[in-house]
Amino acid sequence: MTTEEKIFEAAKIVFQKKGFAGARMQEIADEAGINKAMLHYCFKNKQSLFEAVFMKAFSQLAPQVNLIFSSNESIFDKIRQFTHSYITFVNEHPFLPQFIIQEMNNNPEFVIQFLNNANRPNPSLMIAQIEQEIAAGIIKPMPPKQLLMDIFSLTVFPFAAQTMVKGMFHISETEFNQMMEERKTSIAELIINSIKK
Amino acid sequence: MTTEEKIFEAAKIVFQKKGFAGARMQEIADEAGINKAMLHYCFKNKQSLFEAVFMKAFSQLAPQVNLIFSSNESIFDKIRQFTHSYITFVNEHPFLPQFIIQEMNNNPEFVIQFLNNANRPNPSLMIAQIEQEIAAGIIKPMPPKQLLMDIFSLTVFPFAAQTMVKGMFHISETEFNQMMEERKTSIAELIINSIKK
DNA sequence: ATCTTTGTTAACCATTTGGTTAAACCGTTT
DNA sequence: AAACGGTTTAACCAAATGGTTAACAAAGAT
Repeated sequence: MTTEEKIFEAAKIVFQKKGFAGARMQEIADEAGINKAMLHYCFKNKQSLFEAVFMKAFSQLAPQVNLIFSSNESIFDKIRQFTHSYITFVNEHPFLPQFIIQEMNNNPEFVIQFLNNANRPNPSLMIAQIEQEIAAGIIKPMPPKQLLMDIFSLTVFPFAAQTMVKGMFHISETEFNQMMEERKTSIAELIINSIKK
Repeated sequence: MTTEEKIFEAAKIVFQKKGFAGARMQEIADEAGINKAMLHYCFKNKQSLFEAVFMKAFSQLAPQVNLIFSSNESIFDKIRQFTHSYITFVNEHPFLPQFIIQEMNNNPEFVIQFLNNANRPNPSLMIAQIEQEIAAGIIKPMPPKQLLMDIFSLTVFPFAAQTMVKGMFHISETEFNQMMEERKTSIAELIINSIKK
């Protein structure tokens, strides 16, 4: 692993745990096992190191969403695939959702940047399809954005609010993972049941 | 409004926007229109000012949850009431959920503190009731925690991920509020439909 | 009137933190 | 082996930031 990679991985860990404002360059250096000056040798400054980490994180997550939203399946299958593959992916990157949501809330200017990103999550195709299937009488009439919001909420929230959820329900890491495993299918069935005619 | 109240309100605004690490004492002082030294005169330090704000926020939100979870209604009515009153409440405090979730993720030690809080959100009664109603054949068998997770997800997520949601769907503040208005009832019906036999 | 308490401020201080510099290290080229 | 280029470090710096101090004002209390 090159030094640059070591820094990047360390930055990922620290930024995801502490957020941009809470992260310390020294801590990242320690985590990477190198001198602080190396950070500035490899990446211009804190901001650009952060942007690298954030954009990488985002561009890992966004295609996951788009791949499925843009596929040719029926709505039902899209929903099944999305919940399943999203939860599978996030299980291996458990801090991504909360990290992205947090930093977007903290500096909303970022939202503009990511909206210009080529592979941003683009719900418009999916929205069009929902409208079609409603018109075709396959699913019940409902605002497409609400349906998408439901899907995202059920899938993403448990990860975004992980710490609180675990605390409130008194569940361990393992139990949490088990619950998420169940949700891979249960969410899709919940949604599908509610929209199919 | 006393100076202490002015500081508190200012701190609420700044902490909720920037988080603990991102908030600056000077900014809070400016927002309150007083000298920075007053902050330390009225509150010991940043940490204790933050704790005051956080605990107040939390103890506003938690009873909202408990009030309904501990009432004597049927599960169906509880769900209807919860989604409705939670969204109504959060509409007037739109930053509370993301603030609480963020700070809990950033310093999980807080979770322990809030778990010892008297009026913490306590789902155990609700879980017991769900189990009863399943046994009585009123609702379909399902893990009670999953049901609660579904309710929370659908209700809280749109607020927690506000900035991203607005950006992704290209919706304005007004449109967002309108969607949340719809969700006051649509979420409950979605859930109820999926669990009633 | 004056003493005391409480509220408020400007100026100051110590530490932390992001960032820089100049020198050392080390493999490659000549 | 000497010169060179990229890599790495220890030491340093300036700005930001949380927190303190000492003086001052205002309002009661004696």
